[in-house]
Amino acid sequence: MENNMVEWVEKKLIKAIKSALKTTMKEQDIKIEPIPDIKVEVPREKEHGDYATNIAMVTAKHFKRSPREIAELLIKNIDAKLIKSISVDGPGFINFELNNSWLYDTIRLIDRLQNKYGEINVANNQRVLIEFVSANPTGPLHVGHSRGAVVGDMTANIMEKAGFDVWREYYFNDAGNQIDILAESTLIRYKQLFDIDIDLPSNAYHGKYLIDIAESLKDKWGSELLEKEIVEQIKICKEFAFKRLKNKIEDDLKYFGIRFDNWFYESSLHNGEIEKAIDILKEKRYIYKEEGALWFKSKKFGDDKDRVVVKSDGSLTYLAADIAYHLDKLERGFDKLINVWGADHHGYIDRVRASIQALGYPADVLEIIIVQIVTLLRDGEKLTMSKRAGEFVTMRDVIDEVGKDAARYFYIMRSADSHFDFNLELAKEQSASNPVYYIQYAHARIHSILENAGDIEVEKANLELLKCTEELDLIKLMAQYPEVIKDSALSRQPHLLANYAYDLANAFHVFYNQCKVISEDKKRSQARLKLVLSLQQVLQNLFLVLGIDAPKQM
RNA sequence: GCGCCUGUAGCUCAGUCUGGAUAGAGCAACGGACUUCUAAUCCGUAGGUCAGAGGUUCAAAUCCUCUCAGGCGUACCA
Repeated sequence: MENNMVEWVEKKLIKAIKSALKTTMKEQDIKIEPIPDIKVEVPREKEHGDYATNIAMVTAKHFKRSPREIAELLIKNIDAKLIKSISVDGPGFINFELNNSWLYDTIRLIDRLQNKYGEINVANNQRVLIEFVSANPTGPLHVGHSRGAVVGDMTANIMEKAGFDVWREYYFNDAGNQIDILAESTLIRYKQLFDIDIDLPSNAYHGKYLIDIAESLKDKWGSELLEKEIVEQIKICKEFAFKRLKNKIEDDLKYFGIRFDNWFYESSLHNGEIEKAIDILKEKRYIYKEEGALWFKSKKFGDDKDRVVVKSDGSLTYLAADIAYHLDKLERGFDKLINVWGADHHGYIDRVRASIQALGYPADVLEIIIVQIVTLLRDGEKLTMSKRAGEFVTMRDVIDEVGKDAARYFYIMRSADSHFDFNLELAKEQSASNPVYYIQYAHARIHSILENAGDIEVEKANLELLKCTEELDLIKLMAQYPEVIKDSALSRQPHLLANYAYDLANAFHVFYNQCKVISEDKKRSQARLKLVLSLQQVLQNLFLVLGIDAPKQM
């Protein structure tokens, strides 16, 4: 069953071109081996038709003739029902103009698939684990985590639509040194509430949120905690603070429209899993001892240098746990592991990939999406985002300030590769002209049209009446939706979908200004209403993937 | 030093993976369009050495090499 009209059309075109090429080769008594890949593309300029191919230019050398001559020979042999006209232009492009029937079929397709329109299968249900955010539970999520959160969430959404079997996971580092510092910091804050004179050490967490947590601790325990053994104090503080922060992180993500299938705890690896992973590496002779520490031979797999997994004092490095974690992921049977990391972790890629190879898996099962640093600007000044310094803007603050939809769109509209200045004033001031409102406004306008439509019978619509440029351009874009899902999913670039959403809304606004939907002309009203209904469906499908609301009025 | 990311209009960025025809949006500027299904919209004008230099190609913002500039990273930290 067809679910992607653009793909269908392109296949037909390519087939027609290929057969023309073969015929022409026979006529000219020339053999080209292998037959070059035939590509068709939508030309930038409208005058160049709906599609163009460069095949004449690519094969000119073999034919020993000018591209334009080849093109003229080829078009005599091209034949397909969907082609309305063919012409040769420029240095040797063959341009095609298509009949509109495939566009009307697109509307019928959307009508048939409804909320399934845009669901394709380019992945054969490959199982993918996407790990993202994974911030340390030592403080609330700050603005720097937001981008990775949205990128991860959107990538997961898009890959699901493209036919991947996606599993979303958050990894909590609840076993390392930082958690101990968190416990100590909490205890000091707690003691300070009893006027005990201690200062936070410089490496402690200085954020205000720990005072709040200490207050809660006091509400629960009173001064009782002070009576206990120090080991016990630390343990209680650790559990209490961790639980509070973990819940806070989960709440904030939920508030941002981001869900996870699993919250994975590093501590669960400390029951022998890490030793198991290291043992496997030992057996394969990728571990050696030097200066009292155990080293992993990551250099053998392309890393800059070997890495310590067990320190000379016997404690484990972060990498040791991470190796075990990735082994655990692989043993759960995923075909692909995708990690979304901040740019400050990119130096870590080689060693983790090395460990995956050392464990016997191909290097490319692991894919890392690096999101570049976000700089937060307030009053034109950069805000530092160190948790320990305690001065940072939380993710929650930003969402409350600019709104969930705007924040999500803002973080996704640019490629993850590009550096990103988040100017709070700008985001607030321009909220009315923020692209997300532009897109949502399209949906609200459609709703308004439908309210005014009364009892117009859409089912009798004659789609052939849709033939002005604005209508056809809009449908062409609607037809692109499954294709955009495909490109976006396969290239792991969610921002493509955000750009598409903008283009689609733009095409609608142009149409809206040019074409009155409900008019005296009853037949035309039916057809346009049908078009608008289809667009509403596409927008709703799209908004669901973007994670933004589809407002009925604004 | 080495590695990764970036450099495109006054500003913020698409386009680079997969090379195509006259390099596009938004914001800012200027000029138009509401007796109309929402003007949170639309139309027009102006704005460019695609950081620079070589190379590959019929064709380069896009691929290769070098240079310059900014960011990030280069732990027995997490």
